[in-house]
Amino acid sequence: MASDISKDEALERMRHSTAHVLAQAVTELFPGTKLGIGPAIENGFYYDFESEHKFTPEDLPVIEAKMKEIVKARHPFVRSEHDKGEAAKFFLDRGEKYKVELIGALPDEKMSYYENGGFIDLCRGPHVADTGRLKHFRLTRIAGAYWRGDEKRPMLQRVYGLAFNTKDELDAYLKQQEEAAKRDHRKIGKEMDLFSFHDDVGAGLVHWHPKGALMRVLIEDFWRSEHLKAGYDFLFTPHIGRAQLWETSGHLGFYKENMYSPMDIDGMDYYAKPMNCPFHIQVYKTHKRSYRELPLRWAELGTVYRYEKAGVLHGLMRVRGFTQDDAHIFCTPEQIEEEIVRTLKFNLHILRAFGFNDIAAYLATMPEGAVGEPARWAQATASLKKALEAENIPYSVDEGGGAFYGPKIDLKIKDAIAREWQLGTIQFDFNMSERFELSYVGSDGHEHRPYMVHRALLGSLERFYGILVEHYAGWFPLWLTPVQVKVLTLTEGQNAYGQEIRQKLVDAGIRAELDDRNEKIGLKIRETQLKKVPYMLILGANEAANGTVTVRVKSGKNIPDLKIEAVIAALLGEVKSRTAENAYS
RNA sequence: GCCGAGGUAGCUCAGCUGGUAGAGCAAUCGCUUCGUAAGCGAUAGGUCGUGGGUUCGAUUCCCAUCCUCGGCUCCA
Repeated sequence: MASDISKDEALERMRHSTAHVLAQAVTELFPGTKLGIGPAIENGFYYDFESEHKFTPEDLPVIEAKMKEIVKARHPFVRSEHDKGEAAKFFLDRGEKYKVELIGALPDEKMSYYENGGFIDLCRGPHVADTGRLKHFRLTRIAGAYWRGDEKRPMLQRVYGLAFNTKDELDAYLKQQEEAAKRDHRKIGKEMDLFSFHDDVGAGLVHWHPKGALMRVLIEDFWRSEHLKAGYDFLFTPHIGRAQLWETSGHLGFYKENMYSPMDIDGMDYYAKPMNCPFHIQVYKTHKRSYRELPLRWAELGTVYRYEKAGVLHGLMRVRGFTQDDAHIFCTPEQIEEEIVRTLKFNLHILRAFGFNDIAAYLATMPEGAVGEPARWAQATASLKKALEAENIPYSVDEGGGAFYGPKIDLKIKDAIAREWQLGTIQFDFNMSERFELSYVGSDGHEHRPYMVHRALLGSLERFYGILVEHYAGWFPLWLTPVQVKVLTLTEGQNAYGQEIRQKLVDAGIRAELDDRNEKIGLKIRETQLKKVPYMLILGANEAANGTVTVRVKSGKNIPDLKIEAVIAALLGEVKSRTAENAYS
């Protein structure tokens, strides 16, 4: 292989060539199939088809077998160039209307084809020398996909595949997928009895069970106490508001698709809130504000309702009713820089407290058709950039990618298996402040428009919780875990001692349960382990006689002859440190 | 919303082309008193997601609808 191309390019080339082989196999197996596009993607490739045949998962092994034949035949990839008109006619004659459309859209005068084993595709290339070089691939699934990603265009059938340079890499990827499946918060949520959804209630509406709710309370308690320390005040605001409010805010103009139909109250329309901002603004406007009281930092765990298309709902990650850890900051232009730095610092502090240390950011700047003065955009954007640099957070800039109402930074974290999740967001809002005509009186005695910053640190509690479950695979840090200690008695002879031990733990503020059933210790351990309780205290005749406990940790290791007071001290230390490291491990 | 696959006991699932359902685990009740991931037995539990239709008869076929899953589009 040529040595002047990078590894990444070679990998992409290989994947793209594999996509061609897929298309060759499909067109041979299902004559009449029309081709869409077939690019290389992360971890593999796909090809879009239009076919009379409805592809099913059973087809995949058949197609894959055909692909292997093609690989074995070592067809060379042969490039040729053609005039645009000629190319259009060529593909038109073959009925390849999608290719014809692509040709029309391409700026080049010359079109290139790649031919392998009689299969010809419009393609810029490059490709590997011959099909024999393609080895470690696997077809994974079939999905519908809009032609050119446009929901108004026809839906094609997409076949996805994986492709890697080596078998080890393919296996490693499959293993990673398996690991991800094991961590799926929907699965763990059921196993650990944390939350549920119900047909009778509706899609995307979460029910937190006792253990999940306890964890949410712990998260909220921490969140609140940190906010007090960080100089925030709290608000509580209603869940519904009159149409007039949403007219003023503009949501009925630009956000209506995401809002639920109004309910009629005394002949007036009320809408469930999709956002908290208009309510916070009402509080701001209850009296004339002076520069002396700014900045105002108002936080609320605000539950909002947004219509999400049925097909996009996904466990806790994408729901229809959720609670944002919202806050709005109102400040003067002089304060903005410091406020942004503070907010970013605070956000990082909170994320790290939950064990997310791999953090990066996206900075999105002014788009076309933005509202608000360019000078304000410039200042706001500069303050965001400055804060990111001050905190040394790696970030990429999405030029023109901001919302029409203001620039923003989105923070994304990497979880334990290196998947990225977007959590916090810090965004300016020039729209609301204009529409509601916010003002404060400056030291000059004149009215000025404050900067309004909207921020969420965790995003939504539901989504954050789902990510937390997957990050820790259910083995939460001790301060968050719903049951910290399970006391297991060996026989009923130790039940009184078990009660005593459990009571001591509970009195010390440790969440402990006692399993004093007449069951074998093996069963009790198994059940406790499956519920992902980090510490078990095993009490048999020996422990009872000596007044000690045996600690069993998840690895299966036992630490015998411990005094309960020493265990309590160690666990309280672990809780206090908020670490994910276990005191006994 | 669109394409595709599903919804059967609390959970995980089986049930070929129509003759009203089964397993394992869990639950309950006994027996067992036991040292590190499932002790033994018995019992109970389902209008087969929901509503229509076809049929002598529907979990099975048709239609509608709700919900779930994998994608597309969109997003906290």
